Amino acid sequence: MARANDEAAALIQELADLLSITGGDAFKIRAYEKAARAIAGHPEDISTLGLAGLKKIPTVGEAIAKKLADYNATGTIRQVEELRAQIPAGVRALTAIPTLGPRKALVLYQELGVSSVAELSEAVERGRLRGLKGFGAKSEENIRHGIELMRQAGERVLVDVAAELADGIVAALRDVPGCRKITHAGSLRRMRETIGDVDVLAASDDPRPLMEAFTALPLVAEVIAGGDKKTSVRTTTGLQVDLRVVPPEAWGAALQYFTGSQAHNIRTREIAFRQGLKLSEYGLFDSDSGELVVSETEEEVYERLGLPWIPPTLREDGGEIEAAREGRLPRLVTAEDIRGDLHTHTDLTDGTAPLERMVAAAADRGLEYYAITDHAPNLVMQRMTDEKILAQRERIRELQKEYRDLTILHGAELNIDPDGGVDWDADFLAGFDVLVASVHSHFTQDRAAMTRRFVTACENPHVHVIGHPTARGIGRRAPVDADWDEVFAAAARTGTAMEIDCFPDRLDLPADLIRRALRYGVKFSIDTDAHAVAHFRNLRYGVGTAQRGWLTPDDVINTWPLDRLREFLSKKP
DNA sequence: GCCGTTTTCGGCCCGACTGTTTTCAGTCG
Repeated sequence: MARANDEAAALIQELADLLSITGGDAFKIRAYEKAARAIAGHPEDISTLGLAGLKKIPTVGEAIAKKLADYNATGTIRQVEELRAQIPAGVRALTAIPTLGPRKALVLYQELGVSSVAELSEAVERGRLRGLKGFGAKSEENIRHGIELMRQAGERVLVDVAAELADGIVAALRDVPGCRKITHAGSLRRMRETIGDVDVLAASDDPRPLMEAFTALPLVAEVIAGGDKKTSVRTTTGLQVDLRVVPPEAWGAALQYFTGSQAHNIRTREIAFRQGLKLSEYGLFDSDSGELVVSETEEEVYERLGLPWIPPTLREDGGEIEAAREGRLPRLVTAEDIRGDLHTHTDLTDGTAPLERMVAAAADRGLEYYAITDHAPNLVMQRMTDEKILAQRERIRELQKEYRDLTILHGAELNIDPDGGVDWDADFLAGFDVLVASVHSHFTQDRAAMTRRFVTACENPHVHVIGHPTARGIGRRAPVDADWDEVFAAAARTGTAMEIDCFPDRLDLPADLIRRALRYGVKFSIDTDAHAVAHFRNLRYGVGTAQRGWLTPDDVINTWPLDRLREFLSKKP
């Protein structure tokens, strides 16, 4: 289901990871990592490419092209299989724990025989790490905390993993005979940031062909339960997928029911009950006579309950029922409203595609404006210089001549230092069209210091957007600690937008903080933070998060026409 | 393993931070 590019990139990345555990040449490892990113971000489907085409992917040379050809032919890469035989998969999984890298993972495996996160957890609790060279009390605590962080994400997957799986299943079953309608429901339809299991709903008078086609899909590892109304499977990646088939006339009620949330459904059923009605996945019924009232569309169900249709992203019993009753549901921002992207990278820093390709892809997306915001010099590893960024500005001005409907903005992603300062002096900063400022270091400052840091950044007249504000990595790194009320007040006061970073493992700001910021009158920017052309498709997750934060197009500066945006950018005190 | 206006070899992502050391290895962005 996943794109061949993603699967192949994952294999090359795995090759890099396994080599770093076995102690391979660091430059070779880095070459694999670079190539993995380039492959994932490559616009062409690699399964359609021959050796020559594969070598045209930047950072892919003779050797990696051959490995990709190997993947195209066999679905795997021989060298990866060989290394897997040496290093259990669980050892590689250990490196997902913060502060645990490949070297320490290898020590744990060789000295203690630890080859899974569960085994490591047990070893920690039994004090088996004590005395192990390189592991002290602090390491033990870090590992314990890191495992806890992973457990919080639990067995859930990031929204993009679930979305791509669901899209693939829907596409594979859509044309099965008798299938009238099919879509995903559940927490994925509500665009939760992580998904526990995938719900797919189909309408058909004859469920059998659908169920048979479903269990025959190549991604199915195990059929947990198989019936006429519901079939549950576990995929090869361990995720549970439920397919429910309902009669076409019950579509609306079923979609409403299986979309949830449970809390939202409890509220809607209560409303039905008070009106002498009964709401179930089969329809809205008269309590006394048992007669069907409505069931065909969600709109009818809500309407009969005296409510307008409520967008799935609001269905959390977070005030949407009251808002619906009082006619103050927001007109939520959609992907179609987005006119521009204010945070993107090129291969001048850590992006994988050159400026020209990113801009061309932005034009293909139909964007009206597009900002290039490569990393600034204080993120030392990116090796940015004044000369390089000014040369980029020249190239952008040249390139602009080739585009009539797309305005290319020149920006940068600044680093907010521990005191709230940023790269470059005011004169230099004034030369940019738009500036995003982000926290990339010193994540563990205490709340007071972190709050001051953000407030100072907001007060900088050249900073327009605070990038991925909490700096969290879902299941990977805790958000920074700040007094967000104070930060949002400062953002509103200074006309600084808060970013909603679309990366599925960031989704930052998170929805709850978006809603909190909204109360202060903060404006937002929904940015892909694209490091490759393929990252543009993450927009849907950022938009979903913005919807969960109740945002309208007016709240989001990159839905605005360019002149209004420019006014916002220039009006900082 | 990749790459090239420094081109077929010799560079390549550098520096800070953390924790465990007692002079540094591992991790991270």
